[in-house]
Amino acid sequence: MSAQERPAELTAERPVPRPAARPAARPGRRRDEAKDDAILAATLELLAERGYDGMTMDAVADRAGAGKATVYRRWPSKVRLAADALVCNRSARLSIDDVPDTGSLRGDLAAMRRLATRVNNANDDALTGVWSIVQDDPEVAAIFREQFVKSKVGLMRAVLERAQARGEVPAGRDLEMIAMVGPALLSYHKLANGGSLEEGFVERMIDEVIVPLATCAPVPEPAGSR
Amino acid sequence: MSAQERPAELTAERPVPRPAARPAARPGRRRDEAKDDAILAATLELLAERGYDGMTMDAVADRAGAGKATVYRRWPSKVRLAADALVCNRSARLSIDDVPDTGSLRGDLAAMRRLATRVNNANDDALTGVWSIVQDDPEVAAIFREQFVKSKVGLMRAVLERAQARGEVPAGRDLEMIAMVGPALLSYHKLANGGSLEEGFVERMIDEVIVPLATCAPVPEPAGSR
Amino acid sequence: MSAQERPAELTAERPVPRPAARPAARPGRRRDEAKDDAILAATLELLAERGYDGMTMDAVADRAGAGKATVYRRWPSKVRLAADALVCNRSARLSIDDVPDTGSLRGDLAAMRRLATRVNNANDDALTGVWSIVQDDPEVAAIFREQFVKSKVGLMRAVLERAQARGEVPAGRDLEMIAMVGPALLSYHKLANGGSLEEGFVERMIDEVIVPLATCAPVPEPAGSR
Amino acid sequence: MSAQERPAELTAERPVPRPAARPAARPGRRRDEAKDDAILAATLELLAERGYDGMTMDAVADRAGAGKATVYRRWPSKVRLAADALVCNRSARLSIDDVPDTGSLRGDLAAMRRLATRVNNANDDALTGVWSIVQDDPEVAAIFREQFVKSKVGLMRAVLERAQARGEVPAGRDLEMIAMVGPALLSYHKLANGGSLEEGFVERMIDEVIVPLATCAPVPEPAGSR
DNA sequence: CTGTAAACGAGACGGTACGTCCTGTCTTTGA
DNA sequence: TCAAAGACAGGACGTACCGTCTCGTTTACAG
Repeated sequence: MSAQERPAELTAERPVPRPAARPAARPGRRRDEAKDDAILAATLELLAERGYDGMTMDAVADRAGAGKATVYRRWPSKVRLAADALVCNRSARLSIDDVPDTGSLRGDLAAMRRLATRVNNANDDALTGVWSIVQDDPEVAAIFREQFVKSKVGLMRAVLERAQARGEVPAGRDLEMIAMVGPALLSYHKLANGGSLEEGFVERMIDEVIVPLATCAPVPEPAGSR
Repeated sequence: MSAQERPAELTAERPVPRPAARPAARPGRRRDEAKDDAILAATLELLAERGYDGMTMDAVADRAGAGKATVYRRWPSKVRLAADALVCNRSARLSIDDVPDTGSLRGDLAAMRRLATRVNNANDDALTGVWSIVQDDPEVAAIFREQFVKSKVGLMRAVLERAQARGEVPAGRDLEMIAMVGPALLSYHKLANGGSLEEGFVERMIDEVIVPLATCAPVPEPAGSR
Repeated sequence: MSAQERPAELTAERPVPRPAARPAARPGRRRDEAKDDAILAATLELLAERGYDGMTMDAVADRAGAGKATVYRRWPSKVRLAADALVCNRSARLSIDDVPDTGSLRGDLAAMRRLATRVNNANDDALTGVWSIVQDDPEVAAIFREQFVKSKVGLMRAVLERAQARGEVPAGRDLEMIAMVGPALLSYHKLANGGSLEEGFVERMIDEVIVPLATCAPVPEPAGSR
Repeated sequence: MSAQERPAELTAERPVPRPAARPAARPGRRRDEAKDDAILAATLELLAERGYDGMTMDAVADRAGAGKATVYRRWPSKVRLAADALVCNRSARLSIDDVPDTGSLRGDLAAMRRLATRVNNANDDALTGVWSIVQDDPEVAAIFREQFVKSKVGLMRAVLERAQARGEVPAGRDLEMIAMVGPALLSYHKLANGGSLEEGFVERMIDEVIVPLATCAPVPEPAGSR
């Protein structure tokens, strides 16, 4: 029932968010699509102001100028609404085409870092606030993983592949693994730091970890390996 | 109010977990110390079965065969109880002395991995479920960081330093950063995988990321480097 | 607003139920008069099946094959609809001319009872269910009193007057009061009985109360009266 | 479950309202019996001020200084609460012993009328407001019939029996039926009058209906009866 | 025959009450 | 004095219904 009932954001890949809608006309009043946005906006605001627990469904409805029924007609539960609000809000997603080819891996990473900062910093933090709650719902959890993990890793991997094509990265490296290192370190650092990002951390990470790891020659396996 | 009221786990450094308690006799019934364990066990079970939201205080008390008041006499809130349950349960902590010196970084890491598996696998997973909630409480958050981040990174760093002393790791590497890579990748992988650890992932991580990163020669900085 | 909007039943005396309507033509689609009946029928059914609370406006519209707007275009509220449904349905009203002159009060009453049974039994019962709700609306309440109280008492009074003309009932009796006794007992009995009418109750009432009361000689007032 | 859970008023005959209660002691906080009264009082007030629909459960809890859970722990639904409030409030119930023996039926009735006015006038009116709603619940309906119908009829019957013993009322009269006439007329009159009682109505009823009916000689059955 | 106005079925809307559940506190009885 | 049991205030959740409004379609008069 739900895949069609709910707004499409959480259930489809973004590129085609609403699949051309109902081809045949249905009777009855149309849903006010503007309400979706109003509700999501209200949700996001309240999430930021008061946290997940303070984000009351009544408050959401109220601030969105909607009735609770309207909210529940579109999202089946508070968790799903919060999840959708966070996912949808990741306004732009970076793709490899957004990252300029600077001619070096190090340059590309620096460029990427600048783009990413502009795009989705605040959201990542808000996300942490609902992460554990969102995990209860397996479907939502999958979407979240897609949105917040795989997309980052994918972008990083594309950058690495470009560097490999350029000859910077030797063949035979486990790019999948290496692509995870950046995002992983970033989020682990935030974990260890109470959510804040230390000045200069990203640069240090790029210079001390990612670039060396990607560009150094493969170490020969020890003879009697394991 | 709390430092004395609550079991010591969350408020003191582990070495002296329960401060020998009151030696002199007080009037009245003694606290049943066994109840602490029953409550923590119940908490952990429910956390695993139903997640943080499903872990009701009533259910905890019920399963522990205790009254709610008993629970609240020992822990000041649900969050703290959940936090304590997770922290306390990390029965043993590894130190560098527990990791045998196999003569190679790769061997040490493999040994460490075997030890760690025995010790604290299940718990790390349960942790993910309460992470964000636990963050609300700054004191708890600090303990958690200590327990789940710094201790891992510290151990890893010690292993790296041993390898450096052995001559495997070149001087001048940012060991702090490199030590984070292992734990970060592990937890990020679990995040991306819904909590489960893919077969062979750790080995791949050791061979493709940590060992190369630690042992390869530093790459020369590009000429016009920032 | 309403007198013209709504079907005429509740606002006009029955004899001219729908005042020949607008002779001049207006543009636009005509109201489907058949829908009135469908809606009233649905209302009555649901009232009987589920009571006033269970009689949802959505359910009424649904069962009548109508939209809610259609219902609300014709009746301004749920109460009024329920009221109308009950009132309109009292298909025929008995008048003194319908009651054959059997030559005795007792015979006339028996005849009347047979007629009344045919006419409006089920409805009286449904009525009880909305009585108190209907009271909120003063206009509706007035109609209801007219329909369900005065009409019965009026008929009974006519029968009593015929008996008085016949010489059965002594002059000087308070016919107004006596005429109320029958209807009052009937409805009170239903109240006390959960809506059902005990077998033989009407006959007993006629023989033990109405006839004796109407025909006996007036009792002499006690000497030092009040 | 419910008979014991709820306060006893609606489920037991008043004389032994709470059946000696729990003989053995149970652990746990006792129910605050004062809350019962506070809640019932709040209910009654709100019922009077705003009617049944306006009597919100939240408002009741609020005014009673209680939580909604406390209300719902004691009454299973709004209807039951309203019902109980009305029934319990009939502070005193008249019995035949309260009606002085004036030596004549007419005098007894006048005395009874004075007593009844003092005791339960307002309540009868409030009752009308919930009657139809209360009817949905068969158990409550039965209690209401008991309280508001049978008790009145019973008292009236006792007065008639006393008059019969005195010789005022001939043997062989259908006292059950005659006892209903008074209450029936009264409530029917209120029905027809929008709830208000016309000045002098009761006296007229006593003199023109009840006394004549009870004291007149039985009319001979017509020969060829029906 | 075409335009326009109204009524139609469907169903979304704002609002609001209901009854359930959970947290953290308080009270009672027993050990 | 502490324990178990459980009642308490408060407040959020998700459901249901009322009366209104908006769609896109159908009907019927007007020109």
